[in-house]
Amino acid sequence: MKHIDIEQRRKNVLSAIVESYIETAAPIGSRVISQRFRWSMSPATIRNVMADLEEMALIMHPHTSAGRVPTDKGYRVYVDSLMEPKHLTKEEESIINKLLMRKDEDFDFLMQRVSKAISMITNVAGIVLTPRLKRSVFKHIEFILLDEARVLGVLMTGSGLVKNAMFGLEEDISRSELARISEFLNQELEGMFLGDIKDHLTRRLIEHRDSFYTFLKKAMLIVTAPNLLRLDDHVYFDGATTMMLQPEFSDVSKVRLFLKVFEEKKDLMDLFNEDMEREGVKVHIGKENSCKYIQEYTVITCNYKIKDKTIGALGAIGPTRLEYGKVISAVKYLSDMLGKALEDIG
Amino acid sequence: MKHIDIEQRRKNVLSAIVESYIETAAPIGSRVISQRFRWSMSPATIRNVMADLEEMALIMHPHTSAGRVPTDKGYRVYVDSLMEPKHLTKEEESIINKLLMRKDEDFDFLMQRVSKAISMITNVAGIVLTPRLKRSVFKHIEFILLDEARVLGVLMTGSGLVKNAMFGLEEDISRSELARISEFLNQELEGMFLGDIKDHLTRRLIEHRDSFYTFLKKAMLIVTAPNLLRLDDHVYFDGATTMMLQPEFSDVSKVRLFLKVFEEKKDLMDLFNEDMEREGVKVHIGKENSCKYIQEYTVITCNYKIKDKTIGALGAIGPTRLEYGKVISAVKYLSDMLGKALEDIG
DNA sequence: AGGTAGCACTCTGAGTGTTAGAGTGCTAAT
DNA sequence: ATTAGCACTCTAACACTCAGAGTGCTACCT
Repeated sequence: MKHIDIEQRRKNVLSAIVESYIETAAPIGSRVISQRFRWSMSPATIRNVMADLEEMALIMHPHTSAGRVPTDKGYRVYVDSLMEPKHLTKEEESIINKLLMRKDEDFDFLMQRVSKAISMITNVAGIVLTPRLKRSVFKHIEFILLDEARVLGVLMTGSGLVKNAMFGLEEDISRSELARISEFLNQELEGMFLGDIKDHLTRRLIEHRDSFYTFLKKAMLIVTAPNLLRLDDHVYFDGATTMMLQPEFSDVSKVRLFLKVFEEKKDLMDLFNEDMEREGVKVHIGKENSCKYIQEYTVITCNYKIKDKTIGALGAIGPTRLEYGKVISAVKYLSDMLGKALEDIG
Repeated sequence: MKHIDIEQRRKNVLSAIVESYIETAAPIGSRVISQRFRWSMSPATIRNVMADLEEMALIMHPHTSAGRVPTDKGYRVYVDSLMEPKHLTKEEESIINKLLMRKDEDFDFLMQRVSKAISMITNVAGIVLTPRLKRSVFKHIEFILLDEARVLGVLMTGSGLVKNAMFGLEEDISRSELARISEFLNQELEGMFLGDIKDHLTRRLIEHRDSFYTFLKKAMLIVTAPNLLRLDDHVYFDGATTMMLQPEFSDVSKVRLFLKVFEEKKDLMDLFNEDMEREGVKVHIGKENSCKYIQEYTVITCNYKIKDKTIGALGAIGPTRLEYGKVISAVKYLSDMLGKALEDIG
């Protein structure tokens, strides 16, 4: 005792409160914390420290005679400067590896398995956004003439995503002309970002005022008319049931509200898309979220990359009372692995 | 009064009980029913009839002083012989038509919109199974050579479903050979059920022992190796949130149990697949379901067809206390419309 | 002066008792 | 055959009590 750094003690106590609360989901009293420190500080001392922490708005009282609960701000401090990352166990890593390393299946399945992996490891809901089309690299395009005026377009990106769209044409077109167009596009657009294609072709169109113009025009019409280039991000999602076992969902209205988040995926997608701009793991705790449906939850996101280029994001969502160390590690590891898996496909 | 057919009266009372209960979700007392019949029978009379119905296990008592609630058997009698179908309103039909008649979008979206339509009209969860691949008709196949040994296969069915799969090849293959193979397959398999393709090719293989054999063998290898022909039915699902507003979900454990049904989609898919064999709308009430998770719910399914051939199924699931007339009409109407929409695509 | 024991105080949640009301089943009267 | 009347049962809501958990404060200790 005597003259222990008071700042340090506050940190220790806050950590203890956060961790206990994450574990037990019940308000923490001074006795419990004192015991946690093997009675090196008496409950009364702890109470003094707690009063300070409450002053600082890091913890709060549900009511007079209850223990303390971390506030969002308390979690924030914990995450930013107190917590130490909790590495995944060998078994957990091998579960993930096993799930991701089956190359024979298609893209859709891969995404599903990743979201399942997140929820299995963390016990909260896992979320994976498909790679954003805009940021995907053009790999191959092909047009298949079904009958006189119906064409099936197939577009493949560098990340292995295959997108197809059917569309009708104003005027008939011959099989050979279609073939010439796709051959041209495949050469012309090689390695380009999908988001840049339209502009690129427009520019080319201006350059050429000769006989090539008609051909180019037709090619452009075909590649832009169908919604091949439309970005329709898809959200993969798993683990709602497991998460519902958490005590925070003992109230039905909470459950309903939470389900709404997933029915209206937009807010969540916006959040993920914003986060994609920044590197690494991002943590949004409770009220820090702008979308009010999510303000009782924490969202953890991470971008994933192919060849150092961010193309998508994945993450987890759960009650603010979640195992930050573990979820952060899991999300980080899985975004690395997903990137690698997609590189292999491409 | 005097000498009204007692059978008929029982039916009337049962109908009234079922309909009242569906409306209010609360046990129905004799007063309420008496009132419903404009006091043409006194509560006491109703009580006698009720006692009979209870004897027959068509209704039950939660406890001595509560009103009556229909049993599964009661619902069954109601659905089979008492209920009159409730037609969709013009507005409802036009909502559906609007949702389905946008041809420009892809298959995936169509399925999503149908499941959304079901849940919107009925207020219970809507479910749509993709057309079963086995029963789909071969329309077109195309192989795209990505690099030395990687090929992207694209298969299109008569119902507009496009399936793609990437796969590697043992030995290198030239672009022209690949083209010859797809050309051959497109001629050979035109209009055939996907489920029959493998057998058909095997039979052909036996016929030809000449130079054609090697080519055929290669074609077969290519078309069967990737999982283009693998049937992986997908379930589209919508409306969980809306349904959770029903009072039967005021208990959290009910919610959790129900969510489990959708996480483990298999049981539900089995049910739908079985039902697909039979024509028209099928109703499974409560304990009639073999899967115990569903035994507090009613599942209503209907097959949908292209050119008189059943290719898939859709339906709804909700508490046994659901608006049978309306849901049955909606499911029927939507299966007709989905069939038509798919025909248009094909 | 920081740490701690002691104590009065507060608030919750579980348990109990009471009561109004809804609904039944039976019986006797019509 | 129907129904009015009545005794009976069960629930859901409310009030009340009380033990226990936890606090904040103060006085005492080192």
